[in-house]
Amino acid sequence: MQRPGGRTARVRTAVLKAAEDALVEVGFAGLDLGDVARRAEVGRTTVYRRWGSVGALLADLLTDMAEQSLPRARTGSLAEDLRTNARLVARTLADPRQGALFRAVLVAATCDRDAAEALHRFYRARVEEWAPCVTEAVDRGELPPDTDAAEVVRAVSAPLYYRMLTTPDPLDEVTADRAAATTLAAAHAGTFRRPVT
Amino acid sequence: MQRPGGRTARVRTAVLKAAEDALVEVGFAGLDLGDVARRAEVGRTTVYRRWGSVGALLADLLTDMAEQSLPRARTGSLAEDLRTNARLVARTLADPRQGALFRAVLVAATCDRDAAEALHRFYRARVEEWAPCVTEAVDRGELPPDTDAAEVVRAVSAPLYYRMLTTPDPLDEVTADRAAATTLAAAHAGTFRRPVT
DNA sequence: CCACTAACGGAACAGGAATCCCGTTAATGA
DNA sequence: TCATTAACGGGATTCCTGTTCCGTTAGTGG
Repeated sequence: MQRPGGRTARVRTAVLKAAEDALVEVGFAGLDLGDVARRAEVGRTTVYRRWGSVGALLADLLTDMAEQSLPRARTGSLAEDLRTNARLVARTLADPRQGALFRAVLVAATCDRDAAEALHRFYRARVEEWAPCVTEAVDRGELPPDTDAAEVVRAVSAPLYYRMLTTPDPLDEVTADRAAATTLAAAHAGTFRRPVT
Repeated sequence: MQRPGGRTARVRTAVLKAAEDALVEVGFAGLDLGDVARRAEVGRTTVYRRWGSVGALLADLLTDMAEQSLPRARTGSLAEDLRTNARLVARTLADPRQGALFRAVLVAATCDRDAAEALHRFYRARVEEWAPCVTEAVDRGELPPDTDAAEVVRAVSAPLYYRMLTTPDPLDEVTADRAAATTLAAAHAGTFRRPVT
């Protein structure tokens, strides 16, 4: 018999919140389930029993984040939509709290199977959310009909993540707008057309 | 008085090699300095004293990698150069040994200050190595004169890293070629021109 | 309202990583 | 060749993470 009500849910919320706080403060490497339990004012045993590993905890955290992520833009202009997306991603990654969270989860995904799967689900969902911006542009005749919408959406985010990971430079609006413009130009040039199989 | 000769250098080489092996086998999360010492047939104390942390060890490893990284292509054609670069990056990341190494170092950089600095130096050096491909194309009149060469080079790698981190899909040649083509199209369209300050 | 039991939590315990101590080895320079 | 000392290495020690045990709390269904 499962008991999702009351206490169980309260504990989960408190632990996920505490895990977020801990991540922001000490980062992924310094994350310790005992510390999370203390912050959540919950027994260590509970955290170890329900999640068992840092990876599993982050996977759960990511699932939670996926549920409350923002809907896509609907400006009616592909250029505008891509720029909105790029700025949203840049702002998210630049935010001390959210950025630390994303970095931690990316890291966890390279170490832990559960976290990796949760991460892949998260990004698949995000890409699917934004893909209509592209397919609608295709329908309007702005882009070639065999354009791979998912790849276009990914192309917007890629430079931002790459910059965050490999340089000490901040993620500003200029960078975001360039990512959007680059993707748009390439999409118009047809480089995102699905290769003939 | 420093003693770089003989034994010291031998120990460093053995430890770095052992660290690489360990990384490939157990990944970043499972890395344990004691295990590295055992593999290198070196005293645990030595490893803890000279490096002290996983981050510092990886930073040293990365410095070592930077020294023996490959020179850029010189095909005389920007399209060809970018494609060569993209394929090189894709092959490196897809390689079980090198790929694991890069992922581990990226991870370490998000946790450890030393590793982060070493990583930034590494990528700055790589970008500088390949930037001439772009500036020469600018000189030939293929691209706008105020094109930001470094950004063009980064744009080639970005989609590959993003794909590796956020999807379970393999990094194949199609992906690499698309990254190069996308960058080329955008560069021609002028999206990598330095914004007027 | 009560019996049942899923889920929690404190405390004791176990295992392993990081540190410290101190004797040994081998570069270095005269 | 020899004195000096940087650097190494084995072993004891400390500290901390994760597990286990078992009594307690509080959702759930009747």
